[in-house]
Amino acid sequence: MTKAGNNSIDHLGIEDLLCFSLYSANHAMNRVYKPLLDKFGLTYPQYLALLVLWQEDNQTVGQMGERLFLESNTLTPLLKRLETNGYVSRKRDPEDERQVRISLTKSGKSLKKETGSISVCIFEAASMDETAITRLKNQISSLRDNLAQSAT
Amino acid sequence: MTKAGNNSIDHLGIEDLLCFSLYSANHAMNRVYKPLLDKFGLTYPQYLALLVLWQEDNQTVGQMGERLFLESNTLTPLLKRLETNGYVSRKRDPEDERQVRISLTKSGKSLKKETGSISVCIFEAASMDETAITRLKNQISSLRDNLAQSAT
DNA sequence: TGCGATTTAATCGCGCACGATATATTTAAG
DNA sequence: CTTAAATATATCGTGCGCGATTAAATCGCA
Repeated sequence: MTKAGNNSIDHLGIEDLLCFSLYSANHAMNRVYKPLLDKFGLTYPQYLALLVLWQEDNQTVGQMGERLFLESNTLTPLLKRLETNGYVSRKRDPEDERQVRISLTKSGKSLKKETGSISVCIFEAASMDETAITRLKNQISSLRDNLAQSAT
Repeated sequence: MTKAGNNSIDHLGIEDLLCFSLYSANHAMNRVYKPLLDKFGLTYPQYLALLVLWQEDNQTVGQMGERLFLESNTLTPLLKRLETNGYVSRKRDPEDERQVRISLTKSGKSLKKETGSISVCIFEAASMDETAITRLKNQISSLRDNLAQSAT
């Protein structure tokens, strides 16, 4: 029995669940990012999409979706908002008109440097040393891969 | 330099970010839960809310919010849906009419046993041994607490 | 060549998360 | 006792995330 003696194996409190730690930590992360991204008129998922484009420009919606684990029903509206805000352009690929290529505008590219300090803020907010962060990241990523595997 | 040699310290790929591991793992967890919860007409956040009530019945909206790290703007509509589905009742506390007490209905209570097998499915999907899960959960929870601390 | 199957995005509806705001109740100060 | 401040919940608008569906382009194969 744990602490108060009222948590048997099948009566786990929410604070004892891995899923809830993930859920709440992800929201906490979002709350740290929000004020930092507000300055640029970006949401957290929009920022992630830009990170993907800063790695490799001119990707298709599908390629971005693979990297972000998202599909067009989520990405299309998000990318349209980034387009409206002038950070990306969306063009049908002339080679294959089914695909839409997303490319960074000048303003989208310059955002990479302007947002550079954000990662430092997150690192400080995490209050963990770099090797611990890397280890934790790897464990969470492999948990994700296990979960995704099982959802096949 | 890492693998392809194009990831310097300030050009981290999205897969190298702790925040993205959290983001994507949380979504992966959601995707495992969804088919299991669909059987009961529950969403994942609704299930978390019920877990909190199964631990302690008859809580106020505020108390539930503290445990879930959510506020009334999120919880009120969610709890109304649980009420519509017959799992909880919502009543103003006669001692303090500002507060609303959420209590489990008979059907909400019986759901606890009916959903009991879900945690086993999640455990299997995670494909990690129990001590590793516990350690990971504790690390993620303390990361969450650090982040929440800094967002003060 | 023609035509069904596959692939790629887009669209729609619903529920969550949250900032901002509103409403109602209780508390506290004078 | 009255009224301002504090507290608790609810409401509203926006942007995700996703299941289900639709539309258009391409592919495969007879």
